[in-house]
Amino acid sequence: MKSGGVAEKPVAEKQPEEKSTGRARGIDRVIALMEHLHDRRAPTRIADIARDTGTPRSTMYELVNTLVEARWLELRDGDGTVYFGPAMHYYGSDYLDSVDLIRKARVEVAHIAELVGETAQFCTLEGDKYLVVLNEPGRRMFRISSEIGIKVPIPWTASGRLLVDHMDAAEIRRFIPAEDFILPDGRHIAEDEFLEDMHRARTQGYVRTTALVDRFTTCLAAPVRDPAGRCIATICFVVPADTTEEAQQVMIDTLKASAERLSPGR
Amino acid sequence: MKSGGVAEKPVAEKQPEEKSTGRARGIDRVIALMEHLHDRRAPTRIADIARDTGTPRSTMYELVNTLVEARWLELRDGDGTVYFGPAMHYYGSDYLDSVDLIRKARVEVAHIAELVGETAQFCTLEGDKYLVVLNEPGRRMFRISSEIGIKVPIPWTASGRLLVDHMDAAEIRRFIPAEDFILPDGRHIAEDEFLEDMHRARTQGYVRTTALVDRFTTCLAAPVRDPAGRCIATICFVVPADTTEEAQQVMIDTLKASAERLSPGR
DNA sequence: GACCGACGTCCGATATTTCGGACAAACGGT
DNA sequence: ACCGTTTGTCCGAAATATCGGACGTCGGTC
Repeated sequence: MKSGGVAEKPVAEKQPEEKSTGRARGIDRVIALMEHLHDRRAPTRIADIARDTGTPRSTMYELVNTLVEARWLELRDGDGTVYFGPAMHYYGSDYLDSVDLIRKARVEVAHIAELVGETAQFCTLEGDKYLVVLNEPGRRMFRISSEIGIKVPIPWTASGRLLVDHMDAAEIRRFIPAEDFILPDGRHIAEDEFLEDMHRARTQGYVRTTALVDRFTTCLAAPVRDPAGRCIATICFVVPADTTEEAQQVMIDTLKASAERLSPGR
Repeated sequence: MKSGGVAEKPVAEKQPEEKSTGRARGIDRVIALMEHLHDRRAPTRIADIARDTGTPRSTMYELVNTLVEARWLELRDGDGTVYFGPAMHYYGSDYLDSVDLIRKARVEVAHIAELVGETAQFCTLEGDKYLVVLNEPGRRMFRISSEIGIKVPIPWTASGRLLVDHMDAAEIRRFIPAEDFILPDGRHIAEDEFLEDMHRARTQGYVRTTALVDRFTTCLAAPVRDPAGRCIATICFVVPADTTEEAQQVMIDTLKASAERLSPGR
């Protein structure tokens, strides 16, 4: 039991004003289920999903069976865990192919990742967060964590400094939540420092950050801009911080060329 | 007793005149909706989806609104069409990352596609059909059609001849529906011809087919085998039929090397 | 300007899906 | 072998999500 009284997060809090009888539509439960799997990023036991999403056990079993049949989910390991199934891949591929910029970006990201052998990514904003849309691992075998679909505070990233560079200081203060300027290790990013990075980036045409979210990692990013000059996405490399300056310069040139090719109506 | 007790799918799921009441669960409607979009491969108007899936219009509007909010779907073009949304990509990426063989195959496919500049694919069986799991377009700009997630009769493909090469003639006759031996243009593939291809492939370690489903296309495929020697997947190139023999030999060697690397416990 | 079809919303009724709880089988620790 | 826990299935009851149909808008056509 939780007699120990440790913070055992019970369930996702609902809006207080929500008049919840506990009963919900199947589709809403399924959405919660999928979001939960995406957050956990690991095959999960059905009973755990039920508990963590606040879904009755019998309902969850029923839904999971339906979804497994549709191949939205897959039973894993022979034990009772489930995770995403192949249908999600098919639908996701359809999505990627249907968005012009992303389709082009796939080619670029794959190309430059192969070319220089380092992890390349294509990123955008979603709401007030930074988001990795495409990730190509590169030859280096460490840090395979695909962060696709995970939202990250804008100030934690190199690309973030480009993605908001059409805003002035006041707009940025309004746009980015204050707590997002605190790094995972507790350090605080000064706002004027952030703005300075941003302006330098605008003139140089790229951003470099080192040891931001990870002490030994450098990020290099170049902006994809719409005809009005607004940064709508970025393409970037994630490399070890001790990468030589010459190598980094090559990567920066590579990024700039790719970003230029991706910029619509250039 | 539980083990293996999954999806005991009754082969005939839809009684032609089932017509229970016409009422269905939201989740079943949603599954039909997504499958329909995947089949159509294009943004579709809500009313059309409703008609084509046999869903009441008001229900479809209700569900689409829910799904758009969850970013499973996206409104397109400003007109009333919807298509898959970014959430599907995130979930699909999670799936790809979670399957060891597929994760490795992504690297191989991307690598060889970049290397030789032609479209490379990674394929498996799903039920009694052939299926493209990964597709990397290559430099050639024609034929962008990603066929990811579309099922194709086994005899229509080069890879198909590898994927069933552990069966004997009788098993194959039982496994592959007779109508699948008829090509899209009406031609009929003789069964002994198919078996011959298959056996030759087993000794040669690859398959080449030309002008099967498409008059001007050649497919080259190599088998990924499990420790027992059974073909569990294939990796292949799709190239113009007039590609020189020398170039094709290079590709075959490339495929064999990749397939070997992918074969578990080799 | 009147007509027509398509689009999207709204609303009440009821067929049905969700839910709670009971149950049996498997598991695992002592 | 015993017992507590976890897993998966089943069932009846009732809360409610689905459905049909009506309604207001919008655009295009004659």
